[in-house]
Amino acid sequence: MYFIKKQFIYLRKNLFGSTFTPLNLDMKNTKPTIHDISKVLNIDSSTVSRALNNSPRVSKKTKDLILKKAEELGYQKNTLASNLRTSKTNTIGVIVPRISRNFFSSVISGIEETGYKGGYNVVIGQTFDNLEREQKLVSTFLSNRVDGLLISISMETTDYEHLENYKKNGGPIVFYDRPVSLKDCPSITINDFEASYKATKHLILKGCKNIVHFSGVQKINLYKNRKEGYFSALKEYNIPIREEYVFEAKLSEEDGIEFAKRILKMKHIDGIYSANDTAAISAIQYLKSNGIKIPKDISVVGFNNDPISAVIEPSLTTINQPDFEMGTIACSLLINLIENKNIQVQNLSKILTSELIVRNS
Amino acid sequence: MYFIKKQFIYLRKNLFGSTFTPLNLDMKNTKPTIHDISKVLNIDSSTVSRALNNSPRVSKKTKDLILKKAEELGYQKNTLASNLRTSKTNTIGVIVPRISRNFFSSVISGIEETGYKGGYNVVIGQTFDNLEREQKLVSTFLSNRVDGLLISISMETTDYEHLENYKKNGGPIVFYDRPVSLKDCPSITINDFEASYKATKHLILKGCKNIVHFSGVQKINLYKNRKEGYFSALKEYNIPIREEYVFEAKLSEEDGIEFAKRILKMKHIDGIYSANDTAAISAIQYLKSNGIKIPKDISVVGFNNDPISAVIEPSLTTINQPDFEMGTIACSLLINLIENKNIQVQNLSKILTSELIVRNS
DNA sequence: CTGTTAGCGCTTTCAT
DNA sequence: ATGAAAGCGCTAACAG
Repeated sequence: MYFIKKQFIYLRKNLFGSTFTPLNLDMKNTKPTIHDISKVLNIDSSTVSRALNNSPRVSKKTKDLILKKAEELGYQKNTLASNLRTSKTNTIGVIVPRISRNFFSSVISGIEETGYKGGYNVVIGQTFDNLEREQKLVSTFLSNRVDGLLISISMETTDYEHLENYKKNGGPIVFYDRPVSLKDCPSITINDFEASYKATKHLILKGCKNIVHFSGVQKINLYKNRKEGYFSALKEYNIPIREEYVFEAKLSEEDGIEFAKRILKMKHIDGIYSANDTAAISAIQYLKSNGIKIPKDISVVGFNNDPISAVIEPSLTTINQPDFEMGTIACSLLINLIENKNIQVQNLSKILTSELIVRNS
Repeated sequence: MYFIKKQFIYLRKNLFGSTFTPLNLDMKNTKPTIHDISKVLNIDSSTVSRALNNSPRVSKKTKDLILKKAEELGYQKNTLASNLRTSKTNTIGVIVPRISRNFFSSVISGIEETGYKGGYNVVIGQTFDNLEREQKLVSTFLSNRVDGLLISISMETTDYEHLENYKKNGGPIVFYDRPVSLKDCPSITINDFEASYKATKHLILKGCKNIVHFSGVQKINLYKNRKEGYFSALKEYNIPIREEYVFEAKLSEEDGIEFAKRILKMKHIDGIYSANDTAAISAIQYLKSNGIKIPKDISVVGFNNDPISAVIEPSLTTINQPDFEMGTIACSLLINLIENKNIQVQNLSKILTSELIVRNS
């Protein structure tokens, strides 16, 4: 019988002394373990483990004793071992095209904030919009057993096999900014209409009546939706829509200077809502170069909280932070999936700001 | 005798059937392990392990067999278990004030490139220049057993206990950009003098003879050193130093516009070397707003490869990338320390560009 | 409330 | 070239 044989051999080995040598002979690298604490205090290691995890099932007295000794020995939990045992890493993997783009670093900040609150570590990988790097990252995250994945896919990605594989063997996935229809994986994107509506409304409530809108090429949905949000707010407050107030930039930078000149001619303008950062920056820069202080004359609201705007013109305020919030929401969504709370997308409205859209497929 | 007793209990338990229930009862989450491969092929798991690690001590035939089966079962190594066993994670921890600052994201790219080449994963943590977050991160990295640390300390950090603790129980540390004198921990910083010298020389070799230098407050060493690098290049090429060519900005942005106006008056200027990005940006913006095309008249060289510069004025070129390179060098330094190759700082010149300085303390 | 035992999945001796 | 066994450090089920 297999077990008997095995055990007898085991027994003999131990009786006559093992001939095996331990893996780590060098003593220098020896970090204290729960067993060291256990030995010193003559308390079983399982109790030590419980104490260190603040289990209610160990007396206050021994808990204090153990904690004190742990501190004294400079004990630091070996997360690796713990993770292996529980098959949970409390880590979220984030895949991002590039961290240097402000939009993404804001999303990451949002993710980190929510992640840490929920007891998760956040690890980040950049794809530089390269499919191969993305596949490599997903594979690394899988074999490192991150509990879930937040991903904005690379521009090269058209095939989702690596993600389906992660979904099957790894854990839940939430897409952000660049939506993908993968079974049971929510996608979260910016609601351009709503965010625009809010920004415009903000200016209206500040008392602006003649609001110019910096837009872009209308073939791009993003600009179209933002324009409609702007219109919608105007309508709500019975402010007449004037098409000549919508400035459509093609070459954002050069057109920005043109925008500035136009504004200077339109004496009655009292507000700008920009949905085109590049154009806005060069317009404002032009105005400043010509000694025109914007805050005095015009209220400016931008779409993103891009620091370039802040560097160039502090008066350019942003009333919403859909990027940061996208991070927090994507992350809490993922945590819910990881912890099997099984939130239905319909029920998400509680944690959702209207500037964002969540879709499940 | 302890062992005997222990073993007999073990034996009995197994003879009469264990009453223990396995940890993971749910079958859904069952990823294939080496034991699964082992069982299917009737080859011992140790051999499977060897094969998967491409050990020379297993025959080509069985290796192929095992690799094929692994592929077939969709086997993915459990890095956690492997790391626990070998007590090596092949991971480098990077601590950075904030990833959104272009300088740091460039450094990170450099680190990642070198890290991946050397077989290391790179995990990043942001401190937002907050000491508490830094301590938390170091502690997380320690308990996650990253093999080494690359860190640009937070502005609040004056006490290094957490780092000394990591050094003692974790692994080597390399500081970048913000140097710290910690025993055996190299610091790598930009050599402002050399980088400036090179930038200026670049303009001289392009044929410029009247080069203006955008600088900042001379009390700050960074600007002083950069100015001296500029002087040094001029001297080498016997170009007279003219103090009136050094523009010192206090309020970088406003002074930038002033700079632009000064340049317009100095008709003979044919080059600008800027060591002050903010001033340069607003100067160039002013010139552009007034319809002056810079490339035609003046060669411009900047210190950093900041994308803001690129957005605003493509003709503003950067001849060196000390930031990216700082990442690659810091990382290769760290890997050498991790792998105990024990490089002496003196020998580093081979991998060092002159724009960087490595110090050991 | 505490101790005993097993085992997470892998690597690495040692023995054959 | 392969197999047997041990063990990395932790947690958890079970028994008292």
